[in-house]
Amino acid sequence: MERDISRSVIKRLPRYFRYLGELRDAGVEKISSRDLSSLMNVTASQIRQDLNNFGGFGQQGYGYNVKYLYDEIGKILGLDREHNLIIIGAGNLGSALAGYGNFANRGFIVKGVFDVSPSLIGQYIRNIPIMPMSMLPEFIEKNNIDIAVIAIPKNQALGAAQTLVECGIKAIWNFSHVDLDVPEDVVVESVHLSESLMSLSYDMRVKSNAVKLV
Amino acid sequence: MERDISRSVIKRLPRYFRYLGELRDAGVEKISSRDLSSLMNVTASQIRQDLNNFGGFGQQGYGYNVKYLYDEIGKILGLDREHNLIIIGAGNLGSALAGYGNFANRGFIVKGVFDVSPSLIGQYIRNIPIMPMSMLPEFIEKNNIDIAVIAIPKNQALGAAQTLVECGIKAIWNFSHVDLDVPEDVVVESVHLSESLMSLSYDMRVKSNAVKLV
DNA sequence: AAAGATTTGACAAAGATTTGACAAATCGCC
DNA sequence: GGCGATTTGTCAAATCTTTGTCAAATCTTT
Repeated sequence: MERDISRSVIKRLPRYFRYLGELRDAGVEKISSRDLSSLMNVTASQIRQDLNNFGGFGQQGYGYNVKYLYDEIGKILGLDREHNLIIIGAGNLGSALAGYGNFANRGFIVKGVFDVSPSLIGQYIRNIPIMPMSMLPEFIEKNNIDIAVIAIPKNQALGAAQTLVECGIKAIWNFSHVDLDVPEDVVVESVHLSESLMSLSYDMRVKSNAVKLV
Repeated sequence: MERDISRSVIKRLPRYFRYLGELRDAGVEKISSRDLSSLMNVTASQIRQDLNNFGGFGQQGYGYNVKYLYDEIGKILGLDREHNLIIIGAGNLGSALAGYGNFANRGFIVKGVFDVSPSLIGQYIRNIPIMPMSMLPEFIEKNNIDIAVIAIPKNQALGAAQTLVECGIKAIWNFSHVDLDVPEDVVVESVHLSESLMSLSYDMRVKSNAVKLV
């Protein structure tokens, strides 16, 4: 299908998707790149250029049909099907992600949580069972698991990733503070919370210095 | 201080910081841009260029002193001082962030959690009290709060951000699914988890299509 | 103390991304 | 049904980012 689409474009798609969803829910039928651009604070040119990477979704003189464009971007993002997830780690973050209902709205369904701690095994988070790591291979197989979420400390994360790959997992959502090294056919998306917080800290420092200089 | 440093550079700093911290902990004294580049999978040129935005930290023929560079990047990131945080929202995510010990290691200290739900108010998460929103202004003032974390649903997030700004908060770490609109002197760093998951979903789709084509 | 090896910082070239401009298509009013 | 207004898709220019190269500085070995 599409080739050579830059990372910057892909990272912008979910945001278009979000705005279009809101417009759709508000009953808006069509929107021009110009109006969308002023809503989203980007250039109209960028919107048109981004969308044209995937085909011409608009109509001259009319603009874009909101519902249609929303659905098309959904398809591009692979949201036209369900994804079954498991979460590795029933700590603070793992439990929060397991209990977070909103993912299900988008078709991301948490099927199970795994942990090494004997005291947690057997418990449930919102009907989702916490299981021992030994059950991982069988559970992945039987439940058609697509995505594994890594929510464990970094010293265990590399080993867990290795195990997951051996179980045939092709997509990992990584919350641990390491860069995972996986085979070519496995995709990893990392959320490095502390790095995000550090960049906020950077901005604070720069801004407060700037103020002092005035 | 520094001027016109590109966002891409700043977003890479925390990763340098992480690798340098690990090297330091492993007792490594010096490192060349070449060795660091092969460790991190980036070009040596990029490392040198990035660092030189902030000054010359290295020495020809020697490389970079790990401990020194680590400390300097820490200062650039504003990690040479403590930050006091509050968390708005004691739901799944808010509780997880409040209970997550690792932030404290880097000097980010959670002082309080706020929620609207009467049943949560008065409870504690790891010694951190959950308080009603009405206490927000006073608490921020008395506890020298720098950073507010928004971990509430999007329909409440805009209002909360407004309140926080009125209380004098200058930095917001936003986990809600909206783009906050704040005054110029307030910095916002957003973590859009669902957008991250969507980009993973995109990658999965593209990769599995690619496989089919082979 | 000299010679060769190493490695930075700086610069320029190459590459990527974003923006602006405009012809061609369509819309919707008259 | 024609005509001006609108708006896309595309191309080229402008801007930004990354990479490759090299002189100059320092290190290390002999």
